[in-house]
Amino acid sequence: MPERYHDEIRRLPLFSDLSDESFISLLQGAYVQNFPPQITLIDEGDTSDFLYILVSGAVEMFSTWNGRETSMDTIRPVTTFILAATVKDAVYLMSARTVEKSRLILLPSENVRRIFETDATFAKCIVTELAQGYRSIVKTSKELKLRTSLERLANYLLREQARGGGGAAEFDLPMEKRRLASYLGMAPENLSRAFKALQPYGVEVAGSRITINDEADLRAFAKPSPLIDDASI
Amino acid sequence: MPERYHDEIRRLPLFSDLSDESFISLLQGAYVQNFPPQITLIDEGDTSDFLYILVSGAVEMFSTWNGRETSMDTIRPVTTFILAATVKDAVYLMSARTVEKSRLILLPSENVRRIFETDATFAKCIVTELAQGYRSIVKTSKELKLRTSLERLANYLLREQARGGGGAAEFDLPMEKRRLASYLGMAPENLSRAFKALQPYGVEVAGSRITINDEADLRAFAKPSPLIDDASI
DNA sequence: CAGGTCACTTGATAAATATCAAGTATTGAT
DNA sequence: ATCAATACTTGATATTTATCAAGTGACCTG
Repeated sequence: MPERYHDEIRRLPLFSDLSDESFISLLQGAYVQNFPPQITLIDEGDTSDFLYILVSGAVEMFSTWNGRETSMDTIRPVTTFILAATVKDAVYLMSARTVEKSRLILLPSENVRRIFETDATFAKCIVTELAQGYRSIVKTSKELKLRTSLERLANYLLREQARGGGGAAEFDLPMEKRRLASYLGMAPENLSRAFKALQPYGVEVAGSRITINDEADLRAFAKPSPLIDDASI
Repeated sequence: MPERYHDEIRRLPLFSDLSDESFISLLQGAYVQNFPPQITLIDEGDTSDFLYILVSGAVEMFSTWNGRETSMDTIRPVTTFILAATVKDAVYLMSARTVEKSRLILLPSENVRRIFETDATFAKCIVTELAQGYRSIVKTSKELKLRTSLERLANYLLREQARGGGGAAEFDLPMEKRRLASYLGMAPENLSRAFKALQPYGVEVAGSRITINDEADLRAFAKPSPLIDDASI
């Protein structure tokens, strides 16, 4: 693997505290690969051969059952994914595909498990990463069970606005609407109607451009809660 | 804390590999407490002061938002809960209450974090536990998004049947129906109707007693998948 | 820039699910 | 055992959400 990637992934919280020795050992046999959009990287049910690191582009995690499909998450760089399957040496529970041209690093799962066994620092970083991931999906589950689709959309928009920093009134949706609909657990048609239904609360939609004209009004409807909507806790 | 509990919790995968020294240190300041039913142990949003171990009884994890409540999980002995909040030193994302007379061990979160920092073995056990918990809730999320409430009930019944071992045709629901309804993400009235709707597939209900007359028939409807329904992967 | 593909929207309808308002069982306490 | 409280069930209705069927609009691609 070219050295120029070392720094970039070294900065990830998962690897930053690692000894140089462990880090080098972890990268043995790792390689960088570029993918066009819409390429399936992982099929759920397959055994975990690699830990993936997204360096650029975007990757969708999704799952299927009985002919239905749902979007579970969209990964943005620079992030590792499917860590839990890797450390457990278990099959993947989610599939993954690129949504745009993407560059990934593939770390042999074996390496991850070996360093995990021998390097206490790495084990600690993995704990932090897994605990974060666990809490993140707990919030998602709470949202699915406690909110209607309209409420989920309203809160999603507020989160996206906050993520842009500052709280600018305008921002672009980071994904296609049909994928957003699936992520929020609704049919694409209903996402269209849900956007309409948020107009009275000051939400304007023009293509992928969202304008929140009256944040206070939208918040009054959405009733965001840190225990569901705050990514940092 | 009385010594007689040591063996019992020592057997938990989370603690079994721990050195005696670490184990003793972990238990400093821990105490055993008995609770009657319907006592709130944890309010979501509170800071994580203890790691809980359920020794006997049953505990419901639940969450609320905007006046609504949903049951997230029911903990059975002997199990630890809210590990993620403890190791991250973060607020609890779920509330907890006893559903019957229960005995719990409360381990100061501080201890957990201290031993986690100093004992590599413990860190590794925490990784396993968290990875398991993460994968478990991923399955739950998939089920919520991919299945209708009737399908969720059918698969739940098959899982419960399998959990009893052997695959006996009869078993008792391990919780009240209203709580089961909330856990499965449906109104109690709809759970009643869903049971009725499963009659054609050989499901008989008498109080909390469930009889599955034709497992093959029910499976043909439920279409269970290991990637959602198998707790062991 | 023309044409085709595909995402998105809109309207109509159907299905799933929740709510409300009775009832009927079951449970627990005295 | 009796009574009250509470869980559960059932029916009627309302709401939410999905599906189907046209459209319209955006974005490639040649």
